[in-house]
Amino acid sequence: MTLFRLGYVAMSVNLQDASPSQTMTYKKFKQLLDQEAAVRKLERIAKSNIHNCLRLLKHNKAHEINFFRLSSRLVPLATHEDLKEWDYLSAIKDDLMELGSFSKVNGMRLDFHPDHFVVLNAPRKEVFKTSLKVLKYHYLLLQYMGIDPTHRCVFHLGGRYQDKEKSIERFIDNWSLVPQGIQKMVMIENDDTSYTLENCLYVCEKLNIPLVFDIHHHLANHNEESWEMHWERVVNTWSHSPLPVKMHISSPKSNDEFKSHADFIDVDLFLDFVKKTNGSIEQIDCMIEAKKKDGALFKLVEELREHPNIVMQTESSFTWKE
DNA sequence: CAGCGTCAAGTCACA
DNA sequence: TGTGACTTGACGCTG
Repeated sequence: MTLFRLGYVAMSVNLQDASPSQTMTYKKFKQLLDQEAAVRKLERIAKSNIHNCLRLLKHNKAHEINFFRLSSRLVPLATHEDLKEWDYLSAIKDDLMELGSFSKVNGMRLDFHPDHFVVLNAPRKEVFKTSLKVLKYHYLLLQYMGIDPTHRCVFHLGGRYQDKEKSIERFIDNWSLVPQGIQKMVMIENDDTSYTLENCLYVCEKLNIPLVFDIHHHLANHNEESWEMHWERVVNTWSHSPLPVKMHISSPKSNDEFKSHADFIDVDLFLDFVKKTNGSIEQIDCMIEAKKKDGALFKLVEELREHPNIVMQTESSFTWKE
């Protein structure tokens, strides 16, 4: 029997004024005459973002939600070239530790998903270097939160550059240039335009990286293959991980905008996944990527409760009984 | 207070 | 060749 645990992404539609990704653009930053004061302002924003994350975790605790993706935009301009000298970690280390401690005390799984600027298979050295910088930023945040960075950061294989095979091999070549600590931190997710589940499995198995299965991306980009035939391989990429298997669930907005995320989750699609994977491993953490965030999670739970085969274990986790 | 243009970064699709 | 979409939007000016 498998325990399915639900999580959501970055922000809440229920908790007001709790943005974890307030920001200041570089342009705005440069416009401020007193650069010293501008840096202090960045630090105030970062502290507010982290504080709002803590509020989100408390909100999650109240609803027995123990799985959550942190915003990658906690510290605005943290990886900007012009702010290399800025020691942002000193300014926010207490806040990070408080956040990390709260998550640990309450047994919460936290992770990151940096956005599309992380491209490890880029032919351009500059792009690769920027990607490493962004990954290092995530690594340091985890470290300062007191969280073991192992398998906490998910991203995609990268671009196609007109030649998928070559670009996959470039990822593997570039991998040896990635510091070991960061290598251990990452997971790879199949994407909706370039790299299918099978492509990602090839790389994950070769480099010993856990694969995060995204069922919505798979439906958009699968090369006539079913995910079911690959599921055991997916599970195996997690055999050396301290964390449970993780997957992403979202639903198409519409047929015309298939790749866009809908507000809520299609319960039937999810139940199909649950039924088929039940028993394959002890636990699967399912990250809900829907526009309505925790609102979508709550709605999904409501619908799951109606189902005769679903047994709720907490407010956000359940098992399937035959 | 709503609406909308703008904002660090990369790649791809589509005009 | 240029623009929008991708997505974790958010800010700040305008009417």
